[in-house]
Amino acid sequence: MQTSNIKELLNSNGIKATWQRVEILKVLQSSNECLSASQIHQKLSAKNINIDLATVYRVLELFDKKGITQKSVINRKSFFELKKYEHCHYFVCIKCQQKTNIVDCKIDLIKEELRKRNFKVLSHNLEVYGICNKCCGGD
Amino acid sequence: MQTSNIKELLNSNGIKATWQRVEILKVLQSSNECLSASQIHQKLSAKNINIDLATVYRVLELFDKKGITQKSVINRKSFFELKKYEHCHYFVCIKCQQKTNIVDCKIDLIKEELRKRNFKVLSHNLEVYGICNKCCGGD
DNA sequence: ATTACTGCAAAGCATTTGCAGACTG
DNA sequence: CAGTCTGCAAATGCTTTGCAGTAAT
Repeated sequence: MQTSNIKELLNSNGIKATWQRVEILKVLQSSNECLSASQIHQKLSAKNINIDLATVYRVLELFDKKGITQKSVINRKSFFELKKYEHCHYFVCIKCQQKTNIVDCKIDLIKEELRKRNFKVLSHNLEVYGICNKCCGGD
Repeated sequence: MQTSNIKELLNSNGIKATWQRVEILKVLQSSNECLSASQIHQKLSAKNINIDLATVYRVLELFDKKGITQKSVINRKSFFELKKYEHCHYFVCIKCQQKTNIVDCKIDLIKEELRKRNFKVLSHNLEVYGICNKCCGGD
């Protein structure tokens, strides 16, 4: 995606398009997995783009609040990715650390249970740990 | 429960019964909710029992490894409680911070899905945030 | 005596914050 | 110009670790 389109995307979400935000969004768009703030910071550094880590955190928090990214907390660390149509969480392999999507986390069933008790669910986080199919076989 | 019984409980789990471990276990037994390391530390202090916070962390880690406690990570903090028969997680009210059990987290359905794909689930964590029944009504 | 356990202090790590200067409209 | 955003540095909060002294078998 072109920088100009990215700027429009930001503006349409009520976000002022500073070059830092544009670059961070580019990194998110070019990644097919969720990234932590420091991973994003590293990817930027690799492109010789220097943005302070604190700025990366602030921008990601903004993106999240505006709904253009979705955050997952895994092992106490935040990971961000562009918000997709499907809601998702991750299975994390304790051997190779690879993350695999869990699309259906059954939260609707839990929500329904809680709604009956008059609890209103606003957000949730699910982490599943184990051994992935690749690491299951050999090793 | 008497101290002697607590010692037996520890020994039967292969844990040497130091007085610090006995006291920490007493706190866990007398609580009807999950506690963080620092909450346990505070409760001990209130009884004029001084155990270093680092020791509390080490003991809780040991209890967890030996399976006498179960840990929940909520907002990046660890909370411990004695392991119960029912598996559980928490709904946390974002207004009053109160935690409420979610007994059935539907992990078996997720496990089944993953097993079909040859992933082995070893552990998981679920956090659900929202507004509890008390805070929903009035406020 | 050997091994395990604790207290103390310091370090670690992800994240947040205060502030002054830079940028943007 | 007024308000926002950024870089820098320092602080935060929870947790972990190194080490030397203590306790227990």
